[in-house]
Amino acid sequence: MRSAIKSLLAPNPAANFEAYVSKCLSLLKTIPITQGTVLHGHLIKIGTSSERYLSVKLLIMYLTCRKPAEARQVAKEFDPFDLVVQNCFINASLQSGELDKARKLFDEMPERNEVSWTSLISGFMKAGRVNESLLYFWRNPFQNVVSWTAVISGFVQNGLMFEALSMFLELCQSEIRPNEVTFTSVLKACSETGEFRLGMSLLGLIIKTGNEHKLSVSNSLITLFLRMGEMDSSRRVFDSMEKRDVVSWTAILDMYVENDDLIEARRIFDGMPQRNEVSWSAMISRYSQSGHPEEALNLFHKMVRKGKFINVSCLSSVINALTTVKALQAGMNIHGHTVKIGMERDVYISSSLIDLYCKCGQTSDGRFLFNSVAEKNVVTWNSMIGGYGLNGQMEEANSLFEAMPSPNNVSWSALIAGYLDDTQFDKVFELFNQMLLLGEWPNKSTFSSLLCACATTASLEKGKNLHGKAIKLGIQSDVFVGTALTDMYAKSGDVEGACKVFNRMPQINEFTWTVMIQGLAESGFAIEALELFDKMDSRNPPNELMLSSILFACSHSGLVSRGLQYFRTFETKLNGSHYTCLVDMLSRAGRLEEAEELIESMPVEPEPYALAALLSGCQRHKNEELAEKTAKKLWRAAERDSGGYVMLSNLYASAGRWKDVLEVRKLMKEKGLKKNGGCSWIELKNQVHSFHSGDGAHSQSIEIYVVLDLLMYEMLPV
DNA sequence: GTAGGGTTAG
Repeated sequence: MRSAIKSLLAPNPAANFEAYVSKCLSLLKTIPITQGTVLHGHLIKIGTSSERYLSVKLLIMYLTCRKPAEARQVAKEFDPFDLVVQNCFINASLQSGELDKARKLFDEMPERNEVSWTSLISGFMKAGRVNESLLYFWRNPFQNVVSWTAVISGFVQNGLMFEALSMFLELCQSEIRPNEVTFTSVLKACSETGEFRLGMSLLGLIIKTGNEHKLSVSNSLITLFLRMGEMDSSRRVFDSMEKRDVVSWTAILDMYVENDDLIEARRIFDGMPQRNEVSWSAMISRYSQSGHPEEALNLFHKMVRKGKFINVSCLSSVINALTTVKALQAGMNIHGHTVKIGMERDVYISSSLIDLYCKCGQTSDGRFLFNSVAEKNVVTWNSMIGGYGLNGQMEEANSLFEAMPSPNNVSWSALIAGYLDDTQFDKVFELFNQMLLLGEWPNKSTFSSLLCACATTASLEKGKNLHGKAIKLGIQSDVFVGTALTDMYAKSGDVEGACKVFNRMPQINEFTWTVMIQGLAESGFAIEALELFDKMDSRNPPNELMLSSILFACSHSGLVSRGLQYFRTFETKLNGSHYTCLVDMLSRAGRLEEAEELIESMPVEPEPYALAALLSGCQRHKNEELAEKTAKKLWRAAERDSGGYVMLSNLYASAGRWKDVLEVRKLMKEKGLKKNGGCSWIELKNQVHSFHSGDGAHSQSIEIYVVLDLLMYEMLPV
């Protein structure tokens, strides 16, 4: 870039004046303002600046870089009513979001050409003011492909796919012929709405009008086929292209990402003949979204080292990757950088930063940034609401939600997920009902939260109801929803229902396996759980929960040798609770010495539960000597881990040693330890009423006790 | 006037 400028700053323009001017023109679009000013000075010196095209370009440059004084200086050289210049000013106002100023300029023009009209139409569309844009469109005396395309693409940009498509149909009925730009927009509308059949019939029209080999059309077709799942067709379009640009390469890169083949995607990326910042951001974001934050960060470092231009997309992906690895300090450095380059208030950047702070537990820092963002969008709000939810600050989350101008289903889901995390299940159901009443559509996330609430509260009826709703919405076969459904049925005691859902799922992941194995194991279907575990794809290495489940299954069904076999296979992966399961298994089987040995030799600190399991084994198999020894250990463990006291107290209670129970309780009270209170609940008229032991009584507890007394009275024998 | 990349909820 620098050398290009230098060559233009030679004392005399090149012999070929035309070529010199066109070089200046192409460069003026891309060079930074400082160098543009230098070039401008030089052009004045050598007397070339009054060349009309150059002046227009210089004007545009100053306008887009918000240098109004310089822009006016250049504009002076023109006739004040020059249409091109006036259009430039309108465009500049539109770009900087001053729509009303643009409209005023437009209204004051003595005459207008098609560019003036189209600028206004597309400017209002870009700003999301669709209706005003349409007003200009219908009044436009110069209706042509460009203005039609401006409206169609405007609809697409505003997510109004149906309107875009019907506008296109109307265009086809007029005598105006769509061109490649029109097709590109409509193809995008088809890809985004899943209107694949329409896309295919468009293909016929595209071929008939001879647009199939246009670069932008081919690029859109690659994406359309990709969304249709027609990878081969995507590849065929790409292979048959005469010319490919960065967009084509980046689009085909996505094909491999979609196939979950990041290795091949990376190979394409490395072999791309040309890469721009979009290709880099694409690869970085893909790594970040597919759960490979380290790779994303590596690539980012490489990009920085290469001195590539870092744009907003790239930064937001990087912040997202840093959030995944909880790298708060590095994220703060990036934050500092964005402040320096003035991008801090960009919605993408600020939303990701808010998310970063919240996910690292710094909600107040997140809130500080949130407050400083002037133009928040729905994502900014949702990040903050979700952030409060993650940190259990439900009051803040709720008040922010209430203050929100127009919550969408993500906002609702975020709030619901927060209450779920905070185990306020009645709030979860209440919000869901409110959401439905307000006509907001629940989505996959909403369903997974709701189903999780059902699973935890064992609300089978509610869960079945949700299952029906999910089928109606056509999302029952989604992995997340299916997994949540399986879990709900299993945890509500309907193992058969869980199996039915599980067997019908078109694709399953690690979590699906986990909930199904766990469901079987905890419902007493030990053999089935183990069978399923053995059947599992070896590409899914067992996670901690699965191992817990199978050890639990072995322990509760007396499958000791099988349990020990698993123990030996996965010994390196076991944690404290797995060892507790094993100790429990051996103790139940009466193999007390082995259990004790295991406690002595385990590589992790034994949980109090492990000692308690051994102790209860001793009681069952009448080994008082070992019991006494273990009880002493449990007392010592209790000093470190309050859970031990609870175990002790329960054990004494089950042995009827009430004096010892009191002793332990007293000790707990002295140390300020509190046992988690019990809780029970019932469902009435779609509302969950929960009852807690100790404090936190039900709001209608007085009435409830009155009715209870009456019932007791009725039940008294006459 | 157009195509490829970005932020939030599970």
